[in-house]
Amino acid sequence: MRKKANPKILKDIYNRLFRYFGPRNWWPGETPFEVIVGAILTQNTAWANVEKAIQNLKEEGLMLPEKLFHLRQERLASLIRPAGYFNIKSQRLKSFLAFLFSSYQGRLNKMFRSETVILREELLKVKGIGPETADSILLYAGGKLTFVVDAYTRRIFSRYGLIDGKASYHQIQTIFYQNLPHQVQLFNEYHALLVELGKTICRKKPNCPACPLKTECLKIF
DNA sequence: GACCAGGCACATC
DNA sequence: GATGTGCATGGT
Repeated sequence: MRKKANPKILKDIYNRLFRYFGPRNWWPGETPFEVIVGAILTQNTAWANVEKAIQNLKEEGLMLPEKLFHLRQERLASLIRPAGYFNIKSQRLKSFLAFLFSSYQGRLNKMFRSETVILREELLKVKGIGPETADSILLYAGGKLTFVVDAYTRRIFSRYGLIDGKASYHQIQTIFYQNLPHQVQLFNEYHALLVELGKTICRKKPNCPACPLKTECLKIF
């Protein structure tokens, strides 16, 4: 059973978050490729740990598709060690690179020229890229129109009673598509703001005193 | 020392 | 389709 979301509520939440936190200027990353690497490394991992891994790659001058494509996986794994799951994530980076080089000659410009829906399907076929990572790549590295749903989004909106806690990724995404203007910049900022809110107050279990519906959040909402 | 973090694939029922 | 498990580091 899906609850009906009110378009004004979604936009209102956005406005409040924006007023409180200001523009987030997402994604943190100097190049589209760095954004993609970050999107894979941050899977179920605190960003602070990802930063160390990214720093390691940059210091070695390896933050380029061509470089990582030719780097041995064992070496890659040891460099991204601080980000956790380093064996799995080095495989995932490698599988993305294999896709990038086999389908687009290693060129992100070329990849992002693909139509969004098609490219999303292609990315989802890459082992290690699921819906959130695919959407992060599309939106933040490619500037494509797509909404990123993550653990924070689910937590925050289910506490608001706007979604069922068990709603699927696609169901949650649909609510945003149906109730917000389809603007890349809005989708970009909205997700970033939700992460900011989540980091601030949503660490705790549901129904904790810091829940957005109770005391702590009232400073924001 | 326990618990958690901006997921995903895979096994099993 | 739903649920459980492995993957691993570093901060609180």
